[in-house]
Amino acid sequence: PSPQGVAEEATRKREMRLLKNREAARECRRKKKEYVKCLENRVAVLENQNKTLIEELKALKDLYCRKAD
Amino acid sequence: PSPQGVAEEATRKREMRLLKNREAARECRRKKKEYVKCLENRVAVLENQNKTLIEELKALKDLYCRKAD
Amino acid sequence: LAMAANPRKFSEKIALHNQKQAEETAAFDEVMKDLSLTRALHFKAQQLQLAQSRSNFYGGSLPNVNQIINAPLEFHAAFYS
Amino acid sequence: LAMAANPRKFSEKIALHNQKQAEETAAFDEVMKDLSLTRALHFKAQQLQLAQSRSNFYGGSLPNVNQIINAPLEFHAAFYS
DNA sequence: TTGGGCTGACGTCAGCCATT
DNA sequence: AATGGCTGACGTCAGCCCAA
Repeated sequence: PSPQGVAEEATRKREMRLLKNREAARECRRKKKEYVKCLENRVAVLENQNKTLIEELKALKDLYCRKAD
Repeated sequence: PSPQGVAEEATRKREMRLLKNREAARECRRKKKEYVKCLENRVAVLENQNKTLIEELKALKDLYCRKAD
Repeated sequence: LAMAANPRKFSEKIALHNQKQAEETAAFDEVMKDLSLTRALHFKAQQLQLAQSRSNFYGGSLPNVNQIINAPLEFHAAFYS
Repeated sequence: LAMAANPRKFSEKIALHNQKQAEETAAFDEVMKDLSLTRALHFKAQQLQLAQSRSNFYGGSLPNVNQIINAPLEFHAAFYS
């Protein structure tokens, strides 16, 4: 193998690695963004459930206290 | 103003902008990381609260049903 | 273990959170589902209390709609039922 | 409005989440705090039920300890009070 | 053990927007 | 209108970690 071909091969190898890592970085950022949105949505859902459960507990408590009379 | 001084001034201006944006990017990434950890911790807290509230609701419901007898 | 609690890949994190959310939502729905009976009794109590509370406005001006649309859902159900 | 619901700066997002979490935790603690009274009644009911249930074993063999240590905490409190 | 897939962190460019 | 502060998105380097 001539030294010229070896150098070109190494260059192509590097470019291929950079290209792959480029696309991988894009997909990784996309997944991370989706994960953050998933977290925010989960927080909102848990917030509503928490609020509903607290109100339900208050109502049930009042109902129980009135039954004690 | 000589053309030499103008070119140097433009170069310094650019380097200053790059330096400022460099530090700003570091702080921004730090804040984003802290925000994500804040979200994850908030999810965990809400998860425990919801679990406790659900168990409490179940217990109160059973207690109320037994009082009806 | 079968699954780590803190995976490295974002896909696994998303899948894990979706799974937990599904379980919690199921438990939440089941608890709130059996509460319809209690809700009925609570409705009756609130309806009586509201009727007694609003009896003072009978024969007066119309109720404020802008306040009603911002009120909790129980009040809407009490009106449209 | 005084504050946007979805700010751009991460600091404001963190502050907003901390504020909401503080409010929710306060409401949660207040609801769970007033439930100690209900818990006490629950304890009495369970205690009576347990006493009535175990009255059949009086004069018989000893209770199974291996079952007791795996039972909920309410049962332990009923024993060590 | 090691190559390759994902991710953390960096610097740079472009763009939004509150402040001036 | 114009400026500067933050952030979104990109490409690159370094490193971890698991399946070959």
